Amino acid sequence: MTERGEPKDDALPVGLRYLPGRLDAGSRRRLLGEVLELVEAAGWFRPVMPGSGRPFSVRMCNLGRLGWISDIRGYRYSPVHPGTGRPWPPIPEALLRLWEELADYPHPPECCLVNHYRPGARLGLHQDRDEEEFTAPILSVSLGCAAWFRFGGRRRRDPTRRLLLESGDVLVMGGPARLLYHGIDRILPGTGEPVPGEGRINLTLRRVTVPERP
DNA sequence: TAGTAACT
DNA sequence: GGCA
Repeated sequence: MTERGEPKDDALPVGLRYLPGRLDAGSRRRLLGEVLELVEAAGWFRPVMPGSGRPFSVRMCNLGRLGWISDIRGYRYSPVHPGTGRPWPPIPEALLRLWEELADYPHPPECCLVNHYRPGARLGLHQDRDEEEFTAPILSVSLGCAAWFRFGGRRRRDPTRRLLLESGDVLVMGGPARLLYHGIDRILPGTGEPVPGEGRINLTLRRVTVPERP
């Protein structure tokens, strides 16, 4: 799929690895089923903007020891679900294996942020900068509807481009690409595997803390 | 400024 | 009306 002025084969920024079709249909279906079962049991939450309290259009949940949350007080990582106070479910083995294969980082991820985009949902341009460890990459898995992923540089004013992320695509942001501004413009309803409740599921694996020296 | 809205 |  090529779009005028934005051919997919343009050179990507160093450290940004785009792996289209990394997950086959069976892997996509199993992973989606496993993640949704865990998340439905734990419950979705709706983050709000710090200060203003304006809600996000994206619903979220987390898997792993730490989960990313946003409320009126700010962005942070929490070991428990903000709605229930319970620990997050574990990260599925298939995702831990994917991290081992692709992250080029000698410690496991601590967080899998699960984002659910229904038609009309989007996520503005931002940096992932609430972690303590920046030498580990961000690894993102797309499932369900395709979406336009927008990315720029390390400064907000840097020019941006967009990439179509489809179900089964994996994106790794590491090294100099770890702090790139990025976001989701919109999803394309009706594409990809059906997701219960419609839309797109994105899984983001992150290392949050700096590992202790052995 | 991980938000929305108005405008062209 | 959708989209950039």
